[in-house]
Amino acid sequence: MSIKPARTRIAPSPTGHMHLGTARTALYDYLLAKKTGGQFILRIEDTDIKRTVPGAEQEIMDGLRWLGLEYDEGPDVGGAYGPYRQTERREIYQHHAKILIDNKSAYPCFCTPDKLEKTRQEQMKRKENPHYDGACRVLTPEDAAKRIANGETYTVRFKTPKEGVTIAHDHLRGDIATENNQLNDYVLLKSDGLPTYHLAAIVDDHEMQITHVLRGSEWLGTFPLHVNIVRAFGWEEPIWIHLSVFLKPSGKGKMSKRETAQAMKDGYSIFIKDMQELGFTPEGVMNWSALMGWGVAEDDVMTIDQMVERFSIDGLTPSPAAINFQKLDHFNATHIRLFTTEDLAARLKPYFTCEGLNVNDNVLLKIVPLLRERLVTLDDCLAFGSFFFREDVTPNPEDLVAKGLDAAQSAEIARRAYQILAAQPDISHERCEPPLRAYVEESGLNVNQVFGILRAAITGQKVSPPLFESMEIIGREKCLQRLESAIRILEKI
RNA sequence: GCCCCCAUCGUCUAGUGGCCCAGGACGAAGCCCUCUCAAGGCUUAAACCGGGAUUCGAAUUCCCGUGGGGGCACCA
Repeated sequence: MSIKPARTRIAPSPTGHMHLGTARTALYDYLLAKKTGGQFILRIEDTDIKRTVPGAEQEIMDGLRWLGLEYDEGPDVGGAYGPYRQTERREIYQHHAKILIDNKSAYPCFCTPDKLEKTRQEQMKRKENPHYDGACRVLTPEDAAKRIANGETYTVRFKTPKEGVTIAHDHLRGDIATENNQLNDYVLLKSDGLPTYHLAAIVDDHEMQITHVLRGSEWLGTFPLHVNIVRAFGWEEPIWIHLSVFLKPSGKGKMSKRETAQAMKDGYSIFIKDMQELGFTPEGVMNWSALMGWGVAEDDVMTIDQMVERFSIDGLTPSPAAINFQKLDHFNATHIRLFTTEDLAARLKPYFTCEGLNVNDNVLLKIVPLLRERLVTLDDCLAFGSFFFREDVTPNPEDLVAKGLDAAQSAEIARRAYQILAAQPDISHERCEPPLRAYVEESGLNVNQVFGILRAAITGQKVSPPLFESMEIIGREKCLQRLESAIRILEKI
């Protein structure tokens, strides 16, 4: 069976931090494009100059690349359908606005924002739905032309049919019927000459030959308008897919400032840049967000390539999904365990070096297998494994005292352990573990007491990777040194 | 207020009229393994929003409620 290659696009506005919703939509766009052998495109929707924030566009591009969603066409990579930044496409929109005016689907409007606001207030007072009153809709083309020639500023509005019903088809939701009297004469072209989303997106999707429009369900309200615009141009419609929104963890409402701050406090975020810094992996983030809105029966741990393999727009779900950060942890940890040793080592190294630690690559390669199944986020490697790269450690004195024993008894155990270890020809775990276990046996102590002292002494931590494997990597000299200083600490208690 | 969308375990979901006394995953609980912490293995609890209708038969189709979400800008 041959599938038609799909052209999809992610079209974010550079108005803030790139968030999870954008990432998920981009993922589905990417999956569809790759699945069908088509193209995935980045288009920057920067027509609201006032809200554009510097750096946001770069963050989007960085974010997509970090996630592994390389786009085939975009502002910084070019393509046959550019430019890919809407502010660079002004003339295209003006030209198309003119086409709609000429074919009577749109008209110039000279109403001022003040006047608009006033009529809105009055309508609300009368408990009517706020809507444009149509004052300029009835202007003759000649009048309008004259006023334009006089230099009056104007917008261009879409001439929505007064009666009848607009039926728009969404691939997930079926036909959506809306009474035209519910629809406004929306502004297409603003008085600054730039288009609104409504015009820009429709024109660009057509010009860029987008076959599938995936976007958030917040666009459902103006969906009929968009369909009407496409039809006014006489163009073929793309397949429309309105994705569900993400809800806050409680499931009651969207993520607000409050929840975002709370998430950050718990070590989570809905911003891609933050997630990267918090030690989440692209694999984990993508797998996690893919499954909020895409139903997969079983074997839900997937790489992006595996997702491409299995993806279908028919599997997308229309219902809203509550964000569950625990599940992000799970996917992140699971993917970390799937990485090769070399790969994980390379990803972990920056965390150690950022701490100012001197990373020996051989040591790193050896500790990765010990760390791997203990990491939920990449930065967890610091808590578990930084002692491998330190000259010495400073154990908490109370951690050196074994449960049920006092300092003197613990010191005695440490001294015995020292003798046993010092007597070994090497410090391999095969060599060291048996005699120490024998000592535990004969002393009547339990392993937790003896190994606990050693763990604290040698790793400086209460919790660590397996003790004997760790000692082997640290090396005989350092281990004995650390044990010795632990003994001194114990003797001072 | 008006319009639109959605509705299966706490959460993400499978399910497209009989295979479902509803399957998987996260989380939870218990057990096993165990030098700490994990990982792993096994087990358990946990859902078809309510009411009508269609049908021999409904989680699955249709209506009506209810609940939740989104939208009603010269923002996207």
